[in-house]
Amino acid sequence: MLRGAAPAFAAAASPGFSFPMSDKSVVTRIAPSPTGAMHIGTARTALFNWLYARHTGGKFLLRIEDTDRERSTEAAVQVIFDGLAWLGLEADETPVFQASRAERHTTAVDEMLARGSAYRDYMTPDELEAERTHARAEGRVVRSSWRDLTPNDAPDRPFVVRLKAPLTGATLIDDQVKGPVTFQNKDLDDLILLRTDGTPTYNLAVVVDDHEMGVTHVIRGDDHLNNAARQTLIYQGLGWTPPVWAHLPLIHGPDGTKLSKRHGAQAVSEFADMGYLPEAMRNYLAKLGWGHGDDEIFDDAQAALWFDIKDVVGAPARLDWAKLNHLNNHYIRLAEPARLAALVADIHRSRDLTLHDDHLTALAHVIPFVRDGAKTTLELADATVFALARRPLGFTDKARELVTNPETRERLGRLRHALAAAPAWDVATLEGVNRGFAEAEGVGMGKFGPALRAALSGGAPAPDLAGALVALGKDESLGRLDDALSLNG
RNA sequence: GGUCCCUUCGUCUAUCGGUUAGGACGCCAGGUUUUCAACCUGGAGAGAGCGGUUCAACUCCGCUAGGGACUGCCA
Repeated sequence: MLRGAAPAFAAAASPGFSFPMSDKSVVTRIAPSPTGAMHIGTARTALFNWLYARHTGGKFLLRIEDTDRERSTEAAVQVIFDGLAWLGLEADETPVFQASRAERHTTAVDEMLARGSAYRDYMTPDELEAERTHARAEGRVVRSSWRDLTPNDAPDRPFVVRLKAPLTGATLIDDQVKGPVTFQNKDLDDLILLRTDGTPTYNLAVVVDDHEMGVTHVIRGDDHLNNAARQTLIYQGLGWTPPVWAHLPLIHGPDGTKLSKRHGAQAVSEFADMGYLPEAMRNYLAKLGWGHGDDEIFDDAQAALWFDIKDVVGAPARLDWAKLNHLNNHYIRLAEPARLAALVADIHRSRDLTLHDDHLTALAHVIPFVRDGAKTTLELADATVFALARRPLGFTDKARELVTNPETRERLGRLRHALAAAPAWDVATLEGVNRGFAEAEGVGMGKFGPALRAALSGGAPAPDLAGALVALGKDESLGRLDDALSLNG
């Protein structure tokens, strides 16, 4: 669905097209750090950035924040790429790796030093610790005594470079989600820009990179709302204009606490493994914290058309598995059978089932008859198992009991002839045959339906009778019936 | 401790000073029925508390309570 819609967006975003509502083309970004799994919250942030870019005809960029060399891994970078690709949220330009820009970060600090908006701080770790204790006791923020000293006073020892933040006044964050938020500058500390070893810190790197990547709208988790004020001060220290801010509330677990492992899943890859379709995830995630009136189910094009940051809800949302399942079921029913067959085949293989060509054919046949009840592709796979089995089928005790009951067995024998004589092998015809048979026998379908299903599936879950018969095909169906008829009670 | 954010049915949300507070998922009941699911019909179900402002408050303001984030030479 995304793939189909993408070209239209690409056209809208082409050069020369300017969205009537903005004087400057919108640039958004997702900036995850590659330190492990890709959190579902990151995925939603990416979605909102992507939607807003599509909505405005702007660009959506990706920056890998790999400045923490200790924790960043190449594998985790790949996880991010894979996660975004699976979700269909690929960036409009090649990704930027923050670590590769360290040099630019330090020159930015040099500029700040020259402008007097940053200073070298020679406090030792011990002194810092002591100051932190004092500051906390006095209910104020950490201040270094070095901020007002001249370079001549510099001792010969390691230093960090700090932002020389204003001591008075206030900083206003006109947040697009939270509304105007005011911070008193006295409450904002002089954050470290460059560490003792000369490497840039997160807040500095973010500001420099966002500015130079041309990011106009910073849409991110609201755990960064406080940082927005500090970062605004860095923008000012650099003589730059801050972007438009939008801070999204976090996604919580069903119990309202921070989403974690014990809630079932938190990584994008886990949702994929659990059998959720990416378009279902997009629809669900979009509805988590944003909405468009009473619209519940919509495709990417509609979402992009409707999406506006201003409509994002300010409160955290809880993950609701039941609703996700409902949406996933909806999209499974909409999906191309061939695509579902491929997904289901992968699932069977991952469960160590060897699939032959005739199996794949069988899958393609059966999926249309079992998809309606499937909430995930895992369930879909379960529902196809009966069709993949080889004759003679293994029977569960209950199924064996059903088909070997003397009275039922005789009736099944007569039904076998009725089916063999069916003029065609499609749902409507076979439903008619079954109904006619019930009438001829003077019984309800309950008298032989369960037994027929047992004969066809051996006791595994199977769809409604006509569907199962059509999915299996005439030869296989009759063959399975014959097998069951010759079963010893 | 300090700063900041959040608070409508169980859950996601609509409402943007005047509504019988709407929808969706879930739940309950009934229907359909050869299992499960799906499907159809109906139902129960909400403004955290307390004070203001106003002719009128879910909506604006304040306080309280509860939840959360930040307060790192992590990002």
